[in-house]
Amino acid sequence: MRPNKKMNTINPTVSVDCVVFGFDGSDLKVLLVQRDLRDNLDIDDDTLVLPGDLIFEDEDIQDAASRVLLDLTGIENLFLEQIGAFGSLDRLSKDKDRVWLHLIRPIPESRVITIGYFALVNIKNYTLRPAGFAKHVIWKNFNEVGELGFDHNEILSAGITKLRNKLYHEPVGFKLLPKQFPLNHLYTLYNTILNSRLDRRNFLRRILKTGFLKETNNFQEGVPHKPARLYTFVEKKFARDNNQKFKFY
Amino acid sequence: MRPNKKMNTINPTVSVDCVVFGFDGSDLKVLLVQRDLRDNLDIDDDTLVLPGDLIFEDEDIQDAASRVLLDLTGIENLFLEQIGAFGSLDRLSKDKDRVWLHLIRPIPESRVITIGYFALVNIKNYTLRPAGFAKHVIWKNFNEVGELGFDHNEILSAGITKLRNKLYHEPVGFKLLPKQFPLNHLYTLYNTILNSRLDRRNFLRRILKTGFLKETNNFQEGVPHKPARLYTFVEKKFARDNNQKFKFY
DNA sequence: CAAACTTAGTGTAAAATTTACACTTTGAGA
DNA sequence: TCTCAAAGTGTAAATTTTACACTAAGTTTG
Repeated sequence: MRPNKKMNTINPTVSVDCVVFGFDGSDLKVLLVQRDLRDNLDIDDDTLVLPGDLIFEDEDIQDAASRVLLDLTGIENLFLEQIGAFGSLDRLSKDKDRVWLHLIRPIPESRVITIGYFALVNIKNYTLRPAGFAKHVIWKNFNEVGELGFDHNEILSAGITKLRNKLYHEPVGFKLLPKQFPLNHLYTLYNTILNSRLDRRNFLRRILKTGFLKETNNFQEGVPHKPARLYTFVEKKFARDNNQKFKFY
Repeated sequence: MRPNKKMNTINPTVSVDCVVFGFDGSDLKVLLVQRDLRDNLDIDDDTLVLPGDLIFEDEDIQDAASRVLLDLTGIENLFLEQIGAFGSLDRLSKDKDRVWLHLIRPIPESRVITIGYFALVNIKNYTLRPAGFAKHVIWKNFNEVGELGFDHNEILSAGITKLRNKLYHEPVGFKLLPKQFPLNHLYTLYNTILNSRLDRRNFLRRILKTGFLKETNNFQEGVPHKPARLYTFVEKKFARDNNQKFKFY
């Protein structure tokens, strides 16, 4: 055991920032928080940023990412993977960002290295809950994300690249959908994320051939057309074949 | 510009560690340093670790990795990519590691997050030069690496995974070879790194089809058999086709 | 200088995968 | 019962991948 550890002391030099993707059936969404000090300080700053925070001295970095997301969404045990470390010297040096840091950080001029994390959630499972200075937590269309605070556009960009690569090799699309879903939702999801228009029949054949999908006896309800059969993802089968390479589109 | 920055002050909470791969014609090698305080302090510790160091407050993390490798090998401008951040709470807590840290670190019990970097070099281009407490800098056969200090086996393991993935998608094998090389050296390199025995003719056909290789009019010298034609890697062509997907084996 | 040795260098046919492509079925809603 | 919208389904051609073995050329040895 490490002696002298400082329980719950903030580490002012390392933070985490999370790129959380969701899918609403037609658009890819990113979880963002809007900085807002107007109520407290009449500071006019509505910059959007990725959810993130400094870590505690005695906190695993991935746990820190989990904590941030738990606060904002109530999600526990979500799918979370590291993107990488971002440590440019100028990453906190935009004027608006520095004003913000001076208002909320104990050591506002500290050089901070941030570790980016990547999460996929089923958007309908969670209710966003503003926490701390994050007055507004929103799902923003990925395509409509403008300039974010700090170096968060760079982190987001690394996140979307990771998502696209994973989609090819691993069965991760399912994490963005409900437990049971019609195949066309999966198809739309792939096309949306990849900016593509895959051949529908070939896609369905391939995705079924992977063996990770099991048909259920349930069908869509409330749709004004023929209801599609719902499928589920077979988690166990993936664990077993984990080291093989599959193609998902 | 950030005011109040502390030039050349060490940041005691963030370090870099480098996984440097080389290839000697038949084996994959990793650059390791041997801790040795026997001359100074009669401490018996010959543990091998990855080359690494704490970063400076005002130093970009990748620059820190470059600096460490420049010190050890004299290499500048080498191919360097981030592996990721490693931040387990117990990563510095092995007994021997703690003794070592107490002897060389200003704040030995500090919680340190390390950023892993990945490099590929042509082993013959450089002469290893011991620096600081790294009395012995060695190329170790990857297959013969035992238990390293700290969490360095974990970092190395992430490094080899990255190497194997890159080998598939990007023309990186060349970075481990001299400017001009016979195709069979490339073939051996792939087989060694991937622990495979690829079909030789199919491999050669494929690697040539990528268009990244150009034949020269030079041939091997001093070999006791028919000398093979030497090839070079066409760097420009890769830059141009960078966003396409290629298969390299 | 001839024979033996070692690696270089080369092609093809069968199998598997990928691609392109369009119509019928089904249930809901009017 | 008619219309609408998406569901569901097959095949043939093209391409890619795979499996497989002998001859050529230069070096060394006797």
